[in-house]
Amino acid sequence: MDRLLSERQETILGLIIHEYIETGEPIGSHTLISRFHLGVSSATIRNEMAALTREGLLRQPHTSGGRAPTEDGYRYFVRGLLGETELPSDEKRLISHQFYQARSDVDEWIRLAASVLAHQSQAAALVTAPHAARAVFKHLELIVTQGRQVLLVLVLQGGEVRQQVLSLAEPVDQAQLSQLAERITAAVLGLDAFGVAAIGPAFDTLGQEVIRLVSETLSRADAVASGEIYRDGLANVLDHPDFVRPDAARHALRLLDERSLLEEVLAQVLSPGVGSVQVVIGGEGAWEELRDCSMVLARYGAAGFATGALGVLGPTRMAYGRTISAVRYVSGLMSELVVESFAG
Amino acid sequence: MDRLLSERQETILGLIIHEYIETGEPIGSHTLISRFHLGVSSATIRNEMAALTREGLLRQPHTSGGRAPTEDGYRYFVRGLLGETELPSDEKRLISHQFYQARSDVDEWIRLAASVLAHQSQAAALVTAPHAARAVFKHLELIVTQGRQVLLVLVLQGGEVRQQVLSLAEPVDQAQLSQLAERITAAVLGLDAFGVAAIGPAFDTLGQEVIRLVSETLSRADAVASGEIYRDGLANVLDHPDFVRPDAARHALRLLDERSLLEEVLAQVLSPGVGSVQVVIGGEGAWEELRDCSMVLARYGAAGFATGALGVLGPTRMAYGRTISAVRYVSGLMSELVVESFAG
DNA sequence: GTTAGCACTCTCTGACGGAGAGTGCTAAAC
DNA sequence: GTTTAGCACTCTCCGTCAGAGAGTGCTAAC
Repeated sequence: MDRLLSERQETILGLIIHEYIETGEPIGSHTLISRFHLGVSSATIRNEMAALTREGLLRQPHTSGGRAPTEDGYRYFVRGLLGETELPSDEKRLISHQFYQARSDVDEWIRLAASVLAHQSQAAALVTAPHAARAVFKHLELIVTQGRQVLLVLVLQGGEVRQQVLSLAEPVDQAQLSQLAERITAAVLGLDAFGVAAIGPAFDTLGQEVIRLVSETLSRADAVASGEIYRDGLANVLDHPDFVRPDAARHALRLLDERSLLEEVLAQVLSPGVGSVQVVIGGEGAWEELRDCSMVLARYGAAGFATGALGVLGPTRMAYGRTISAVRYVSGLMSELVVESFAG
Repeated sequence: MDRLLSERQETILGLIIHEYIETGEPIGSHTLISRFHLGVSSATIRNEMAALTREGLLRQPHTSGGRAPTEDGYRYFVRGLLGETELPSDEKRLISHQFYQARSDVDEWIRLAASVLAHQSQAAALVTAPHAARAVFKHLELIVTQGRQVLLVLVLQGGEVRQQVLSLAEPVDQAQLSQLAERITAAVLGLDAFGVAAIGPAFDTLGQEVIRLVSETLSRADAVASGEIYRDGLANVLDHPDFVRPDAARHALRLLDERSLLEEVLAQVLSPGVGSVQVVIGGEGAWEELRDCSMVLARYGAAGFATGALGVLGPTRMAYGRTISAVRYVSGLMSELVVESFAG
């Protein structure tokens, strides 16, 4: 498909998409020449439009009423955009300053990233916390709460934290538990889920129970988006005129609402690794729920150490240039923060 | 206002609200007598309706077209409902079983609570993590990441965890830091933000820096809803016919989206303490963003130890009976879990 | 290859009118 | 005094219809 288009056709496709993204209304040949000096007549434009429609890049919602881009049209357009766009440098400065101020609180980065993305793209943003590809034990804390209930706080290498509650067969006092936690910490420091499990037999019943739970927790922490997914700008979705149709908005929100769906999309789209921005337009045939929506996603962090995902969900008719730049820039900043803070 | 209504007027108000919640359409006098055997004629009903309208409990959207409840009408109705409703016992069993299965993972409870509430009420649910009224130090972990970056993991009494990043003036090695963390932990165990700050002078420059940060973090953890706010069922909001009007839905989502707003509402509404369910109908004049919306809220946990908030946000035209029961029941279950796990 | 002209198609909007639902009021009945 | 039947009136909703506006494809000339 790549070089079927003449330069003029590309120009026309670009202008139509540009106008359509702005106005939301199909563009006719007259409108186009009245808004841009193309040096040709409307009839010529009509011929080219007919060709683009044959190629499947434009569609005609009604016999009259102009052309709008198809999903393939957007894809063609976006491919030419991926490498080139950048945020204005004053905005970059502002954002980078905000991140600088938030640098000391881990949760705060993530919230900030979501907030900045939502604001820049005027769409819904989502960010997962960075986490290691392989969860490795760092420290264990056992806290007696009530009688036989014990709270288990597990710190992973890199600083991620998991909590579990353990019900014991009989009451144990705090001193005894603290000692056990220390012994386990010393024994399994630096091990992963398998390593921890293997150590079990060296301990008594209680110790084995705790170790089993720790190992389970570690292996669960290996999942792609095991932590919380931060979201922001959900209301932006409704502000967009394309989402006045309630079921379109519903699709979008349903996607943002259902963890499992989100995890699936993130896992699949972000295999390429840190750095590149991915654009998913209209579900790409794979996700019914993404119909009418596009996502601009990136993986951030330090490959091999800790990575997370971040991105934007908006209508297919989205300001891709701006959004792609924002996602790329924020993902870059987040990567720096991760490298500074975790990848030691 | 309390006893201005005759018994018959209360019956009529109740029936109108009941029908209106079901159908979403204003109810006329004929409709009412055709659906219920009231033993009086439509003209009588009309007279009573006119009286209820004068009292401000009903309104007439158009000169023709029947009556709908006003916000005051809902309030009158809900007040008579607050104490009495209960979830069917088979549903209770089901829910309680789900909580039993999730009892070992703290985050899981909260997600489950949000999910159950969203499902039961067919509206948006929100749940904050339980946390102590006063944050008390339990354990400190210092993790070197890259050169001069240090990740500080703070475990509070009760098991809450906070993370901070600290930038040092010069590199320090892990062994040295671990030792410092141990010394600090021993020195400030069981103290609150003030207590920790007072210990500072006993340490060297690095120690003082860490202690300052710990104290700051502790005092920040004292805030009402300092942790993450879990949400679920956002898409339910759009499914409700009352929210087809995009700006109504926007109000609701905006509220769910903006932490600060949510925190304000939660803080103000939930001062009564654990146990009682609060219903906020249509903003009560105080919150513009809550217009068209109602919230059913409760505080859960063990007063004095750890508490959290949970509730539902939906349209004013909401199935209050069911929602109130669901919120009360889930809040009760959550309280039990908190007592078991934290209040030791 | 490009352009002017033309007949055709489709959507959008506002006007119109009838059906349906509900009201308030009045006068009579209980 | 309360309740009821009857009636005139009001307002929304819905389908129909016609005109305006925008855009298209096609043909023939440049």
